[in-house]
Amino acid sequence: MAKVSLREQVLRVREDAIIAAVNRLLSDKGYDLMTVDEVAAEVGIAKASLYRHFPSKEALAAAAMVRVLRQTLGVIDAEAARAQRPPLERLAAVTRWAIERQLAGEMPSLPSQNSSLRAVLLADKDYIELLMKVSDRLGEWIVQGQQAGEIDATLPPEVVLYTLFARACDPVPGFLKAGGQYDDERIVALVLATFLKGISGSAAPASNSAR
Amino acid sequence: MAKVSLREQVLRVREDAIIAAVNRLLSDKGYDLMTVDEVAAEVGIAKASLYRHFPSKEALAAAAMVRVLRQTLGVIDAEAARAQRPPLERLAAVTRWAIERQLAGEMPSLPSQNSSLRAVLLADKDYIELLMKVSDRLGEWIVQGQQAGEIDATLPPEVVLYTLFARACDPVPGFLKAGGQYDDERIVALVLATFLKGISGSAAPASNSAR
DNA sequence: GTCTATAGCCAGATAGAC
DNA sequence: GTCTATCTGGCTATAGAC
Repeated sequence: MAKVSLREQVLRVREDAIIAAVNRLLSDKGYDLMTVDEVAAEVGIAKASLYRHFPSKEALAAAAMVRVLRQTLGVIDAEAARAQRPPLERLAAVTRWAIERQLAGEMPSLPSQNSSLRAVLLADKDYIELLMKVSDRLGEWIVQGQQAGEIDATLPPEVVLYTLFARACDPVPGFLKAGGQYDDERIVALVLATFLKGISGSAAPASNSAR
Repeated sequence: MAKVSLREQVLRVREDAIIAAVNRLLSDKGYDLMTVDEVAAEVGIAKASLYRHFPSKEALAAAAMVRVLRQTLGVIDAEAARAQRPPLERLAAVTRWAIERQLAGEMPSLPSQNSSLRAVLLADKDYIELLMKVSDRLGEWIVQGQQAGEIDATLPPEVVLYTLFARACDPVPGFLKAGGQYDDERIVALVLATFLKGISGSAAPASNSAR
């Protein structure tokens, strides 16, 4: 089982380098503006060689998403290992990680509309499995937080989950960074605080939500 | 001054139809996936005719953005006309309008990264002027809300403003709609409530924001 | 001012030598 | 498996007839 040929190891390293490059470009320019030529140039190999490893541009993006989901799961596991932590704090830590990562230019984001890309993602077993796993793990904490009164129990758990996911592609940190008035730490604190207060357990202040 | 030739009126109507089509496609597929051929087909004219009205695809997108900013200003004016309304309710009403519009597939959204498009937008006097006007008007209400204690006074007003702007391209309503469990009205209520609570005046519940 | 037809370009994908 | 060179399709933009 542990027998892995040197050849395979080299392959793995190269593919890791490719995915890392895709990750950078994806978070920097987005899927549509990222070109396969750029990916090849960044890795330092020819485009044709790239296509030996991944069959399409969509597959490249999917691999980057799988990677980030794996890392997310790692963060979740680390958080789960810290005993006696209130669920809301665990969720806050994961969210903080996502925001920090986005600010650092290391969070790939995909257009939620590109249909061919969606098709590839939905067909990717690893991606789907990881996405469900992450959702389940976070979902548990959300429900626990609601039972403990830390999270607004009138919000469907999905809404909290999606709101958390959306922090990974929130444009607000980028705007604030572009403004140049705040350092990264402050930006993370502001965005995270707003998110946390938005899902918190107290009753909503504006009852009828102004029509 | 009021003398407008029939010819000009026809031109205006046609250009309105073009911008409306761009608006739909832009909110449906986004800028990169929208093709000029599609716009022409949707309007029912030839592509070359389109280019008689607008010099480039970027200009089409810019025109759509100017239009939506104008409409936003209209909503703001209408809200300002309602006397004795607390500033937070005014802000909530504008935000509600944006979310509803996005859910209806009528809110154009641009990639915040495409450089050539950014250049065209920044060079568009109408666009810049309207954007500043909208920001100023909303900014006033934000500051008033903070003074009245309705909005968290520890948040820089920009943060509140950007958070509000971000509701126009928030993926959460789309996710919830795709889930099929909630009708539009409920989705708007959930997202709006989360936003409002996020900026509300009470102290943040999670003091140290979980590291 | 509208059309048809096409130029020109660029990016994803591939062939074939080594 | 990696390279250079090329194909192919689709897109923005334009020429030129009417």
